[in-house]
Amino acid sequence: MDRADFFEQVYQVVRLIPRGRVTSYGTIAAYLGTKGSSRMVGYAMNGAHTVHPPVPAHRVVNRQGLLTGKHHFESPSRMQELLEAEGIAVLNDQVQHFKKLFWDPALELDLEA
DNA sequence: GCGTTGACGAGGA
DNA sequence: GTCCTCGCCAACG
Repeated sequence: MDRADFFEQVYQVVRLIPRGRVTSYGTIAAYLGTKGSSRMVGYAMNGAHTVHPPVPAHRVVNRQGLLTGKHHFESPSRMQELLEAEGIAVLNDQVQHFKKLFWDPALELDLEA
């Protein structure tokens, strides 16, 4: 990735998240090398619904497994519905078995090549 | 041009 | 263990 914008890189990683898995903003940020700019990842998701192909932003939660960004979806309950549709249990805006469903790009992709 | 906000996270008390 | 503070960088008012 030479010239890819930070936003676009975020979208790219999010699209790689397998179905039924979740990750956190900070993890994505760290993967992109901008660990400190975890906020920018969340902000980038702000335009997730404007890019193509669409970004599964519902698979991205904060490091606590909380659906902090659900209010940015079409409907506050939309995010939870999408997650449950993938087999992810969500209770009180929190992903159950978060640690187990956690998906780390640097770990799963393991691109050392 | 300046101050505030924000889909976060880590570190210190 | 919880609570508070700082950093990060872009967008918005």
